[in-house]
Amino acid sequence: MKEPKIKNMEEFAAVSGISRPTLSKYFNNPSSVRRSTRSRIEGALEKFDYQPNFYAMNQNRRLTKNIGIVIPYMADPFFAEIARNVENLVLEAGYRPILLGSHGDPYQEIENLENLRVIKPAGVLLAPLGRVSDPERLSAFCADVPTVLFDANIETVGEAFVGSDNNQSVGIMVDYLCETGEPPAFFEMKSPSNPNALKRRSAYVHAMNTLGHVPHLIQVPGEGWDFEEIGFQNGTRAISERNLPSDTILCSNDRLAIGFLSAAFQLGLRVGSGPGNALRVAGHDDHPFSRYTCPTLTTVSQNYEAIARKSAQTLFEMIESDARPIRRVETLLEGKLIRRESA
Amino acid sequence: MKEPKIKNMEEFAAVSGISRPTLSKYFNNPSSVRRSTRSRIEGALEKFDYQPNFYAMNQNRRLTKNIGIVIPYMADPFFAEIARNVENLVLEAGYRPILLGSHGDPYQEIENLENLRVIKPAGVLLAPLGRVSDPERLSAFCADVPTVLFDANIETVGEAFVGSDNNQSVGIMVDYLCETGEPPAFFEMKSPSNPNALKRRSAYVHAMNTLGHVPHLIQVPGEGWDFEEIGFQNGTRAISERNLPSDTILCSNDRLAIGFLSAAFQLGLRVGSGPGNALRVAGHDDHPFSRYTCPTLTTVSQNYEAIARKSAQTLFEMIESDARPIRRVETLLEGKLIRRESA
DNA sequence: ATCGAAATTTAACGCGCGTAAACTTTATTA
DNA sequence: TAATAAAGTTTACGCGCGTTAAATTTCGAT
Repeated sequence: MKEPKIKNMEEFAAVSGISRPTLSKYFNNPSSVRRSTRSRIEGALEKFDYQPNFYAMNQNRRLTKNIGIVIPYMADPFFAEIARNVENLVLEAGYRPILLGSHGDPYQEIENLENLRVIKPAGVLLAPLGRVSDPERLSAFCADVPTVLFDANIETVGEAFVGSDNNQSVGIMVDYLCETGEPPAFFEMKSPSNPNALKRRSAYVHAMNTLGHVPHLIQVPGEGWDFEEIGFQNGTRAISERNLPSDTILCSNDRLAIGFLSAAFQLGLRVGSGPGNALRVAGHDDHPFSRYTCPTLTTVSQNYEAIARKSAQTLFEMIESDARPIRRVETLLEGKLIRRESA
Repeated sequence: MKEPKIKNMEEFAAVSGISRPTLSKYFNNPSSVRRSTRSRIEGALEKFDYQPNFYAMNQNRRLTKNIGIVIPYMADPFFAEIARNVENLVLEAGYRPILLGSHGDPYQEIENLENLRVIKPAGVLLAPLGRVSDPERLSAFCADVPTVLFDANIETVGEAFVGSDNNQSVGIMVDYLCETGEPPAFFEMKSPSNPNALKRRSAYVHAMNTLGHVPHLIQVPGEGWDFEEIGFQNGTRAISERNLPSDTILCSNDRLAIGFLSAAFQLGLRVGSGPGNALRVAGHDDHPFSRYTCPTLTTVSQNYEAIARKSAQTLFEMIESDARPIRRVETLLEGKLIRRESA
């Protein structure tokens, strides 16, 4: 359909009858030219097969249209989902998303940022690994490139943070569990790599104290991102040693809960909220798989979509105003209780 | 530590005492210069902070060092895992991976390829959506860019294909199930989007016939990539209507099986291989979550690592020899039976 | 019809690096 | 040690587009 292939902007200027600088302006920002010329250009674009050379285009631009998205773990459907949301928003806003996963490795995280640096991105949306991240090198990067953190907060890094309000989300879960049964014990990793885990721990303690209950932390060993396995191994141990301080277990996240549920099942424990059940188990995050666990997992959903939207929007504003915020802003979004069968 | 920031290759040539064309050669391929000069350059690189401009570098190169990786669904841990393997291999080979997910959408798939085209990649590793893919547009892309398909085969697309041998993998599973209990019925989507599903269907039929059993296909409706939900909904229906033709169900993939297991659990059916179980369920793929289902899922593992390695290697050979293979080569890798508790 | 602001055109330079050709230096072999 | 190949240096041009400044056109409002 589109007959002739045009090799550069000069040539496209010739066939379209528009001067090259105007074309350059158009490709940089279509709405920066007069409506009539815009439609002439777009008419020509229909007839002729031309795309500006990506490399030549970005070479002299002070700011590219690229936006880096870095997430800690691509194989975790939770992050994959949130990344998908962010990606779409970036595209819609006319930028070019570049998605990078850190595979749970702080070295890879820095590597990702260094790789982004060479493509001179307009900005970066970063969900950091957390405790294991190298805050100095992260900060060094953020000094050069406008960066918005999401999901996991590192106070000293980036111009803004968007995440969920663990105090609120853990709070409603503790409230719910206490209302409907025994006060929960909190099942978590002893030294979690994710800062949210620490927030959730203290949110749990606080909520329990508020309700006049004694908090019980079940802190299990384990490093890395294989949460299901950690939940499974330590769940198996805790259950078979019969040293659970409560019949209600609130797990620090859904992936731990998935492992814990698997352990309970294998040990023949009935999990659920009704009578005849030995245990109640709840999670946190509304992981895509949490609706298919046995029993289905009661959890609290993070608002993926809102987190994605708010963080993208914050970054766009920074880029378009070409100004960093005076002080670092943190936005915390509320979670929603998802009642299922496990608690 | 690295004191002065060098702004271009000219300047780096000055401070390093190496001529610019030689530097250019080095950055294009470090082993193309003499060992002694290479170490001089790398010595200077330690002292001075210089990276070639990504855009200027690629502008005039006939072939960039970029390799596109396109997978159908980023939020599926199976693909995320295989993508991670491929990514690492691409990096190790000195190329720059660019990972793109198609979100189950054929339009997005084409979009991804078009986006890759503008960055002039040296090659592309493509796991296509399958039946819903647009084969003509895919082929059009492959005509311009060396492309190796993996996971899902479309016979008319790409120079090579690497995937798993569904005949073999389904075969060993059917053999195993028949040896240890009732011959299985095959649970699958009626019109699956993935070509592997069709291969598995016929592999099942063939294996059953070979063993002298009557094959039973349970073909359920449903479109898209929400396999767990489809498995759950239709599993619930099939079980509660009591029209399962066998007490052994072989699911076309693990994600369907995960949904099916969830349905069985909710309906109070005991699943497993031992006595006292009403049902046996098996899957296919060794999905990362299949070890945490209730009960754990008996399945057949695809050799992620081998598929990644073989497809990457095939592409590298094409790129480095600058030649397309005479005829399309297909490599099928064997799966391994993973015995767990569900069957 | 007139005027001024806004948009476009013309002309020209620069970006950082790829690449080619001719020449010079270094390493290898006899 | 001389001959020869291999590697590096000099010089110079080109890639495709960003960008600027001055000249010109277009457009809406008077």
